[in-house]
Amino acid sequence: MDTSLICPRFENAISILSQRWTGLIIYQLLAGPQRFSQLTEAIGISGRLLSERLKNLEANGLVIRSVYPETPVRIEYRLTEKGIALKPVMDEIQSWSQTWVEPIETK
Amino acid sequence: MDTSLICPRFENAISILSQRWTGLIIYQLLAGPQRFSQLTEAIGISGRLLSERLKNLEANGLVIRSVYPETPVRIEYRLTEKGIALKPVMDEIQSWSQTWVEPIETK
DNA sequence: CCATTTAGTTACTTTATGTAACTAATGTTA
DNA sequence: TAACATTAGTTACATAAAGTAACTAAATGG
Repeated sequence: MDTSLICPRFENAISILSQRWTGLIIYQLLAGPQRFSQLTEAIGISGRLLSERLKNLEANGLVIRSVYPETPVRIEYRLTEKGIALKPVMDEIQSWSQTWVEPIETK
Repeated sequence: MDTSLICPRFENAISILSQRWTGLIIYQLLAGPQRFSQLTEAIGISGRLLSERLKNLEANGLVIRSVYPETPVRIEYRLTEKGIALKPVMDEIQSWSQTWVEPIETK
């Protein structure tokens, strides 16, 4: 159905942010540029999905991928201006979570 | 994997908000209490998923379900204080989307 | 007692995600 | 120079979530 009455820009924004993992990836990159393996470890995502999400974020202009031909190769992901502009969103989620949310349970 | 280095409360918050549709449902309910069919039409979600999401939001203390035995029955969903507290998050997403996002394409 | 209205549920298909093993590129070491 | 190490992925396959459409339940009106 596409009879939505909700603002199309907002809807588009939500469709990016409500994809699994993208919130955490952006949050993590707000701390500074990071390489693939760092992201994998920090947020606990598989290589397959991280790769897919980063490509998607790049395509959406939120993330830039840079290759440094060192040994071994270093590939760094960092936020664009558009990506950094999501900091207030993340800050508000952070703030809400401190007031209202219990820590996730680790069984 | 659960070796995440990210704040557990934040992670829990993201796990609620990054679920498909929940953002739109909360956004929509911020405009005021609404019945099932209104939500369906406003955000373009199927009954099956709306039902599932509303149960989940209720279980997470974000939404309250009230039954009014009129004819035909009216069932109203509204945000709790915890749910209303997400307004600043939605406002920031809204604001970001106005600056950085194109309207979603309707093919 | 048949029709209407709202609020769902059920059964089934399609898409997304999780998992683990594998590959590519590059340089280092025996 | 052949085997090894390291990073950054990709592939193939299993499982879980989401989409779709038809169906059910409860309550009243005709």
